[in-house]
Amino acid sequence: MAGVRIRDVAQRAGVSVGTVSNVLNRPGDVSPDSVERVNRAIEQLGYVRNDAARKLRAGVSTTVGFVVLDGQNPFFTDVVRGAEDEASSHNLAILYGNTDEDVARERMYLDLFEEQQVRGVLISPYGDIHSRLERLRARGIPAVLVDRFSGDGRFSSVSVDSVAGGRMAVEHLIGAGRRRIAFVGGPFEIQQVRDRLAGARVAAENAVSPVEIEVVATEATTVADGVAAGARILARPRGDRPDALFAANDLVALGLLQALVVDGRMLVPDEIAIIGFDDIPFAAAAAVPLSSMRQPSRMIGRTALRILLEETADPDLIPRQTVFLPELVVRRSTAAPAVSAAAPGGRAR
Amino acid sequence: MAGVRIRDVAQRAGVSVGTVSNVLNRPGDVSPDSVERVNRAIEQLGYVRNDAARKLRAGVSTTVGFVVLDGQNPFFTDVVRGAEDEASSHNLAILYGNTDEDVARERMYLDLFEEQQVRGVLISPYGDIHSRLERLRARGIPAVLVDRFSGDGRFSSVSVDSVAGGRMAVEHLIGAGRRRIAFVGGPFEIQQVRDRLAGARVAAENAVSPVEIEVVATEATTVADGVAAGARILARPRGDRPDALFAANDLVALGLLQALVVDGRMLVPDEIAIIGFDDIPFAAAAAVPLSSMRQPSRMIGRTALRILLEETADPDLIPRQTVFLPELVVRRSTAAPAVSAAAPGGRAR
DNA sequence: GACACTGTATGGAACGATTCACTGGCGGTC
DNA sequence: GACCGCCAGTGAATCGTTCCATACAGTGTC
Repeated sequence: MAGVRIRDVAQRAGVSVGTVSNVLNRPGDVSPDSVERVNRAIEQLGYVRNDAARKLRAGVSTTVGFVVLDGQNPFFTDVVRGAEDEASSHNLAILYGNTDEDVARERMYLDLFEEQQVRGVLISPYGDIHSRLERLRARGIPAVLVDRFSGDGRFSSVSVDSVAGGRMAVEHLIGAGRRRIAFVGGPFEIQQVRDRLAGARVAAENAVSPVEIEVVATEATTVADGVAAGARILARPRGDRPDALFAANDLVALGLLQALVVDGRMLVPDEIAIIGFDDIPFAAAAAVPLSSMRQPSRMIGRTALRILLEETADPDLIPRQTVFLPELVVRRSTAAPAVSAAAPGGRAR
Repeated sequence: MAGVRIRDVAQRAGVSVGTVSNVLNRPGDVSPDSVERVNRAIEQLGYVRNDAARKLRAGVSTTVGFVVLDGQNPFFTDVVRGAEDEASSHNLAILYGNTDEDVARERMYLDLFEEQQVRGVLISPYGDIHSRLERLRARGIPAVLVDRFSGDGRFSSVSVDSVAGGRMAVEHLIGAGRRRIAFVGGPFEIQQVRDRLAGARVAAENAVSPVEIEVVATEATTVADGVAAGARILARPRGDRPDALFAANDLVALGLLQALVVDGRMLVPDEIAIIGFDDIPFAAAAAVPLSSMRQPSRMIGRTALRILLEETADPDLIPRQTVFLPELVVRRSTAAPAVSAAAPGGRAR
């Protein structure tokens, strides 16, 4: 069907198969004259390397697997973009899998990637996959956790300090005069969700005046979950509502924003402040521009891939945890209640 | 390093290598007894197929390439999600590439996918890649164009009727009393952009009262482009501004929305209406909920992959064009100017 | 009992690139 | 002039699977 093989190139260039392979892989070891002839033959015949044969014999793979928790979340598409940038500069392709917080899908993709013998795996984990990853590592496929701190240090990871982020977010809310704060998010199996809540609690405990932290649990962290949670909050008698919401991520925050409208009147920020997490591009464009904790998403992807490649180069490298700090971005959704409306609001710090 | 091969499984199960292969690929042809023994051996040894060897010998690949124009756009992430769903039900993995409207990247990914000998390629094309795709086809790798009608019928395609969509959008604007309409988008090398504008013109020509269509060109179709275009429109004297904007997609529309605020007062929808295209999840959550033309994005991905698989099964299939119709979703951003503010607005038709 | 046929299982040749031990040629050195 | 070392290039073995031709046992038929 296809059919230009290295043998055809060799014949055309008047050299041996081995020489063509050398031109492809170690051009320095071949005389300039031969390189030239071989390259011309490749050009003329339209030869393309067969990666399967290459992988089989040489054992090196040109793909990296990336298993993503929520492919719809702009935060993750940004992370993937960063990884992709780094990958393409090394001539690697990305095998992509979106688990959508489904343990079975997660396992399926890891199986698939193992069959493919990818060079390594980047993963924002959902279920408990440590043993699965250990097995991959035993077979020479390293893994780097993305957007998740590896508590036991068994794997390298690239993440953002969610505890610090949660603390900063709630400190900001407190600074803006809020006292009854609800954390909206879930499920609590996800570490970031737990961490952001933990950070929020730290901020509340450190506050000079008493601050209340309530938890409004959601099933997942999508816009729809936010809308539902918002409706539940709205259903309560007015005096019983929190005066600020800290959403586990921007999707939930945007959902909350949508829900918090009574008789055509937007409760945010006057009655209720909202702050999200991730600072996705849409946060700034929301009904009420959304305050958020910005994560260096592209950088996370780039860094993760870079570490992965280092580990493929030297499998005995000690796993290391890379942690970025999030950055508070203040917009109108957390304006102090007294202040009228307007005030466009830029970035803080 | 790794090292459990089919041979080891065979030995352990007390059968030949060929039989193990048969269990793996045609279990029906093997006695239940052997199947059982082989499966147990596979389990015990933790054997995983080597896809490289498989691909080399059998020539069949378990990956499909997907080249996406704009991986950040939620519309495309939805399309990818649809393709992924369909792929995973066939035990295929997706090799993912985001071109970001860069011809060089597009070419790079096609090269990479050819080396990988993917089963087929899904692509939302940017540059002129017909000859490149023809070559892939000649090598047994079919391609299906996604979100792009194949005008000359050389390839199968799955797309949405953008001309009809453009027409419907502008008819809606006209119906809402708008007369001076600006189309905001670009670049015009992208077919959808051209088509949506063409549809807009058709609607204007068919209108009973005279309707003006102006073009505000943008470099690309991101939120930032929308913001910039909005600023330019705002810079004009008030009487010289259009009374409605039809954005090439929702990202641009959201950008416009952000820009169209004067002294803290939102001009949309009273002075200027906005309608977008794609109905991404964030359109509903925007500052002013955005009217848009909904595309069945997931379905597009699913369908494209399905067609691709049909073509791999029978390469002589005649290319076919699948076209979906977009659906008008009316929200507040296109409310009639007379009507005060509020009115949440549901879906139309 | 010869023969055909069916259902299983086998063993080895292929797939195409890489790699490595080796050859041949050439120049330099003693 | 014998020898060594070096460089460029060669060609066969190899990676792990699939698949095909073949073997063999068992059953049914005449």
